[in-house]
Amino acid sequence: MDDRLPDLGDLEHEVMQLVWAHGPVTAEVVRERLSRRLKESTVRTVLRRLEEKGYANHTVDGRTYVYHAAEERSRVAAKAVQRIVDWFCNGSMEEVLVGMVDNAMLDQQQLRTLADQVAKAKKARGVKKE
Amino acid sequence: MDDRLPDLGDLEHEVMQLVWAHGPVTAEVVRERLSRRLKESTVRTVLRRLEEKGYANHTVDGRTYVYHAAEERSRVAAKAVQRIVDWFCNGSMEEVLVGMVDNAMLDQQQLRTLADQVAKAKKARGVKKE
DNA sequence: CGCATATGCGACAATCGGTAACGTTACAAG
DNA sequence: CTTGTAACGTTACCGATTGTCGCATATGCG
Repeated sequence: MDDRLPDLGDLEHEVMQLVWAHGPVTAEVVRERLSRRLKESTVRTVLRRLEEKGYANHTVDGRTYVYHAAEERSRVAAKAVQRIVDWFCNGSMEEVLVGMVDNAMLDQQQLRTLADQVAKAKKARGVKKE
Repeated sequence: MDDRLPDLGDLEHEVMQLVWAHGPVTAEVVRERLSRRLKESTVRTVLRRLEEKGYANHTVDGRTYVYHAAEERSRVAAKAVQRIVDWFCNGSMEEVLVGMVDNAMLDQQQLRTLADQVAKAKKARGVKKE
């Protein structure tokens, strides 16, 4: 339920961003969209590792693999944040937020606005959590 | 100003926690408090790497090095969170928080409470932040 | 039924983190 | 001044991770 996804390297990260951004994709598509020009096999290896790490899944279409994100980006980000909070502040989200405010990464006004947006988002998609 | 601190390994992390928890410390003290029993040289190497990475500083007392945390724990945590947010959600803290709420890592009520605590904390330590 | 092509596998170099043996330096006692 | 000793830094080794491929292999399609 709360499996810790392994960290990602820079390339792996870039690939995942593509997967998240452009729905299900093939190795070909990923390769084309990547910033650096890599060999097909390189891209496939990365995709495979991404799958091993639990970030992606794949289905088969003919003889082509189509990759899908295993989890929503926001969910992964949330888990990562949770991990940071546990690691450094013993789970105290409060301490972290205070730290962010102290460093002007976030201001109190923004925090409140976020609370509202979150509330709205929750309502918008219905409170029917599975 | 916003230097990205490198990631920490498990041991490095444990050592930093000690530095943060028990004020300035010597390699000896760290060694004693560590969970695993390591050689002096091992501890010193870790401390030195921590300094190279920008997590700690040291002053000299006689012939002994005394290590200090270079930045507050909450500040480091905050930066780490900021990094996650930038990496995954293109800087949208909102998206991340929504993700946390969606995953029941945080609920809307908590968010609002946090906003209040943060406001209080800010006032408590004076708004004299530059 | 072949052939083109998408896949997976194995590899190699570079970097990182854990762990430590060992050489170096400085201070204090003889 | 010489030397024992404590505290330090240097260098090293090993295993895991990641970027990058070459190449053998499997399999739809015409």
